[in-house]
Amino acid sequence: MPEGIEIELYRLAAERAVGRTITAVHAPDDWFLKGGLTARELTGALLGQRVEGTRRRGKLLLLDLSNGVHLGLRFGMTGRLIVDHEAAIEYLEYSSQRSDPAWDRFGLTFADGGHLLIRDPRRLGGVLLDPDEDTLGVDAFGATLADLRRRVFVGDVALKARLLDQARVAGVGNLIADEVLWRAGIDPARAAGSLTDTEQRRVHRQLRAVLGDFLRDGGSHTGRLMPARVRGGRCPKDGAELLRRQVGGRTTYSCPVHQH
DNA sequence: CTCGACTCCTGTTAGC
DNA sequence: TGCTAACAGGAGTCGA
Repeated sequence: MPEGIEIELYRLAAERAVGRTITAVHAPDDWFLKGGLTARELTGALLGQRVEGTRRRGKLLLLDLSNGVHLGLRFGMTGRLIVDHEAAIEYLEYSSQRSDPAWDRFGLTFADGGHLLIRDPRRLGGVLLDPDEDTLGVDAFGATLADLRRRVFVGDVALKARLLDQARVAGVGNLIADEVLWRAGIDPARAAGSLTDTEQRRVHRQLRAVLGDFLRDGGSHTGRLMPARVRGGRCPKDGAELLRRQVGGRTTYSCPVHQH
């Protein structure tokens, strides 16, 4: 599903919108407009504006417009970004592999006839006007060990819940979290503040490694743990049957043998 | 402020 | 074959 990795790939695709002028806004689904936003208000803010640049913070994609408006796009777990009829990512874990125009929840048309649109079967994404970006923590791609020590490795809450907390570190989703802790050999249910210095370094190093690998390989579904994330799946490292449970409210797979 | 529980969304899939 | 219920997880809300 779209985690920080996928949103970064979406951002790269959205770069093609930079310099183009919005001539039509497609907002057929009020549910998809967040923060009390109406289709009329949104259209008024976007029409005639040029896209000046793209940014990403965690799982939030931002289009900066010529009138100073920041358009925020969220993709939930099933949202795709399509630019000029080309999907930024073809395969999306947990989403439908079909692509139905009926799932178009939001779209922009540019003066040259091109389009940018969100196709989201489950409607878990959304569109925001000038979102408060400060509710998101430091972006996972740039998070230093010091950042993690200050924001993640604290308290009695399960470490995985901390990693998924977007206000602390933004961009880590369920698959990234499981992969990082599996590689680092840390039990996801461990209290976030209980890690030794060495363990903290391992988690930070593996977070950077996982983000790099996933970006290179094209998505958060490309992890080494991923094929084993099924009931009865076995650890690719040592063959032990993986533990399946809820941690931080999310389905969590971990190895009872090498994750402590 | 913190934190767990709950809720929302709907296509897919497992099971009867 | 056709139906139902469970499942997936990002994000917001609520109450202790």
